[in-house]
Amino acid sequence: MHYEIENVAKTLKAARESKGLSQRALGKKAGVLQAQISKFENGAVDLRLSSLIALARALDLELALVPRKVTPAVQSIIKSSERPAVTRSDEQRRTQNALVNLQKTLDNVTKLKPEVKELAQLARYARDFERFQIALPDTKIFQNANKAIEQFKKDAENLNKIRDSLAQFESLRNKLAHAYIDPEALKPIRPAYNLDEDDGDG
Amino acid sequence: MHYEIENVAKTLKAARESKGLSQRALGKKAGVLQAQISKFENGAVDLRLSSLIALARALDLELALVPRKVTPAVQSIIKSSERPAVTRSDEQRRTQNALVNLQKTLDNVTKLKPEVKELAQLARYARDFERFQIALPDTKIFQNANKAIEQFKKDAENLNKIRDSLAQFESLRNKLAHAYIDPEALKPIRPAYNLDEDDGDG
DNA sequence: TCAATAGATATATTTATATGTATCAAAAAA
DNA sequence: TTTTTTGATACATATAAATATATCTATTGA
Repeated sequence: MHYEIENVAKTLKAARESKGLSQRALGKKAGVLQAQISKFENGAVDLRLSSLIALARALDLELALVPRKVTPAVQSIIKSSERPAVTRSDEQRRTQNALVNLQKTLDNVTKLKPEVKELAQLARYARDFERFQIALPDTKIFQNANKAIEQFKKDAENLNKIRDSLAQFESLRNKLAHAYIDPEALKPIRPAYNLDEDDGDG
Repeated sequence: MHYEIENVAKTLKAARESKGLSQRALGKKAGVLQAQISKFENGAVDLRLSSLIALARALDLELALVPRKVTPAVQSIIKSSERPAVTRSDEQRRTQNALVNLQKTLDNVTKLKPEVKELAQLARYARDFERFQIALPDTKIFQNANKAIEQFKKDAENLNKIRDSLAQFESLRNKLAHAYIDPEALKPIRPAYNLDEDDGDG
């Protein structure tokens, strides 16, 4: 028996079971007899394409013909889509927290000094960065910006540090633009402002 | 006839033609009659799975069952694989180099310590990342992995750093898998100064 | 213990693919 | 033009899937 058919059968069976469907239930949904499904799952039958597609569709799967050289990438996508949540590394979590802290600080100070356009610019960049979490560098750049703003709060004449941060942000934004990732596709990462903060950096 | 079957048929036909194969040539390669191929390409027949797989394999294609929610990402990957190489920025080129270096180091050390499964895992991830070049973060994560491995070479007891890298890689891969890569992003990159809508430079 | 549901099989019939061979028109190459 | 190749069909038969119905065993729940 074709090992590739076996593979398809296994995938289908796994999908069915992961959805908690019995062979009869799936059969009803897909318009295929239970007996037929049983036979296919056990490699006892060489399904017709229409049957396969009917089954796949009932299981929210789509048939794709994938060029050999990109199958690893595709398999990788499929596998991680089966994973429940996206786990982030500590590094990424820390970066995320730094970004959130920055946004809070910005919110705060902008209320006090709404006329300072650099603050608005920083805020705009920070909002952009939310969508690019996967590609963000370490926390330092955000922490520095945070400090710059806090300093500015005390010494309203001194915009230098803020402008430095702005330049850094601009540069980062440019870099990120080279790797555009559809924000819609980014998994439901918790809203920026509701993150649990175990931070301690300031 | 099922539009999904039509779709498969079209894909197969396109693949055959792009390889410059006649129906007879393909038939010989796949062990399928020319008449059968003609009928299938015209939607006049409901192929059996074994025949479909034979044809696909002869065309360097693989059958995959893709969860609906990630089909856009998969389609995107497939499409970009059909495109010629993309010109990359210096940043991306550097990242690419770091990735290649990492793979070399891995190759090297894996020969010395083939029993360490973490190395194999890192290699697997690294291979995956090749497909996602446009969306990779900066070089650091790869350089760190590289260092971790070099360290491990001297101190074979110490797997901690390698495990850290592994966690980072896993996380990155998850992100990448969820991130639909807009094919548009592979086209010419906008110059940095046009990125933001309304601000002049501070 | 009894009832319900699960998956694996069995059988008979219908239907369609698979196979093999062959032909035909159109397009491409000689 | 002539020859060759290509893709679309036609028709035979063999084979296997699809369909429908039913049974069996094991498991799960009441």
